[in-house]
Amino acid sequence: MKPSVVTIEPNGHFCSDCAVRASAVCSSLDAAELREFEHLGRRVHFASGETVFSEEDITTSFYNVIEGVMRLYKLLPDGRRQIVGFALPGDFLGMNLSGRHNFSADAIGAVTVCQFAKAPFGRFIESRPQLLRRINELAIRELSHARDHMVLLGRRSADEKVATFLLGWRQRLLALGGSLDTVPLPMSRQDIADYLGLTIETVSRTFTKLERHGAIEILHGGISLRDPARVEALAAA
Amino acid sequence: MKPSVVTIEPNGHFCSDCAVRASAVCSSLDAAELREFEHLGRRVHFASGETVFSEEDITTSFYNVIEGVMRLYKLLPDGRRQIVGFALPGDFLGMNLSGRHNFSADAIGAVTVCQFAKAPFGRFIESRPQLLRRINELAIRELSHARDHMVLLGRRSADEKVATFLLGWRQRLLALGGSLDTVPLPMSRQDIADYLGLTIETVSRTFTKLERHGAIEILHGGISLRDPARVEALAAA
DNA sequence: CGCGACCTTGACGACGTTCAAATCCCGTGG
DNA sequence: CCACGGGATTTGAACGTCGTCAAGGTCGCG
Repeated sequence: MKPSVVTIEPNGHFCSDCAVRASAVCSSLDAAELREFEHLGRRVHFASGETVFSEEDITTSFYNVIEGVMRLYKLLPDGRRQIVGFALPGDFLGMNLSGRHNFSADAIGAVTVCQFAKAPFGRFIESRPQLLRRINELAIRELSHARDHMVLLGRRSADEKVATFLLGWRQRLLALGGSLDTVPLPMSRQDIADYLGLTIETVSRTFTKLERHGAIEILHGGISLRDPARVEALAAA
Repeated sequence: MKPSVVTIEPNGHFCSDCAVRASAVCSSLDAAELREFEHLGRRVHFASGETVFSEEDITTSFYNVIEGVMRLYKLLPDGRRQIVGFALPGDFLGMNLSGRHNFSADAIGAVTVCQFAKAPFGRFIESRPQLLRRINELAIRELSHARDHMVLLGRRSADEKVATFLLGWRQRLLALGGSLDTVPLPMSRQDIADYLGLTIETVSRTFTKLERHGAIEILHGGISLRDPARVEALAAA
């Protein structure tokens, strides 16, 4: 939200060193392709709270998250917000059919992305069906998550929502090499509420309730899973 | 739900005559490819209420909806249901990464699909990047709808949900060549409720309220939009 | 005609929201 | 080192929307 202080590294970075090399779209490219691909993207840094792109903006770039966490959200005209997902390293953002982004994205904490101009990226894909296949895989994975989240939003109670969120978030961090039972929550309570279709008060109360029951411990910027089994029972998978 | 009475047309159908030729995945194929493609799919009919595939089933086929309406849904262990979408002619179903379907699909009224065995379809795609691109387009379109629906489920009131649903459903039918202000609703009230994250009673009450206010007229198997502007205002786009 | 599925309507209550205030936490500056 | 200030979070109390439970109505079909 503060005035944009975007840093662009002119070059001096290499895909082969990239932290998300194995999990991102680029995992579909071989060494030779990667060298060519390297020239298409530039690393860009965003400070906490900065907006990377907004809903309805014309799409000029695609983004590969390298580091940090982003919130992806849509706003109703009256200001109500729904967070449609959190992006983590390896996630690929910006695909759409309309030529405009269909959600907004901003940085939660410091974020590094690999930014690709739309046209050259599109041209590069033309001749690399395996890259297209990889992008398609990521889209299908997102779609599956989106459907799971619809179930959560439409059919689960507040307790279930929060418990399911904590387990799912932990699972994603584990897949990226996180720790076992201390779960960092870089997003605010308001973000969590807007993700789960609740109010900030309900989220706060539910956290407190879970803590009172010995299921979790509330820490600064996260929680500790004291009784994973109990949380799983609440999530009622 | 009744014992399966699936009819398979052995052959005698041609893609070139297909009603969804222009809008479905196959729109990406030229005449020569289409003749080859023709041998991969077979038309299958399902009666009202029959299940085409179930969540967690191993994926053996993909499906192209030719005619009719299907509900796509997920169930929680205790029986709560969330409908994640309604499929109409031109929709392509069955893509997933896990090798298992991640939702169930059944026919609402009589349905005709074009069914493709997974393996040969996969092989056919290998050498047709434009078909892959088309599939990717459909996935991205679905993703965009899914995000819109998350906003509806998480952040809209019952009135807004119902009004938004009516307008969106009408829009989809219009795109398929439907009529202007009489909107057929082949799905039950329960289906609508499970799609909107409401109960059947709330849906029914909201319909009645809209009718009392002169916004719609409730018909058998559908509604008539008496005052589209009023409904749009309620939807609070 | 009568059964059953689907839909509507009403009364009531619960879960989550709203509104309000207190508390915590951390960075800043005296 | 500690006081201050502002944002985020927690807590409390009252309220309202929507869910629950129950009854009644409508329609199609055997």
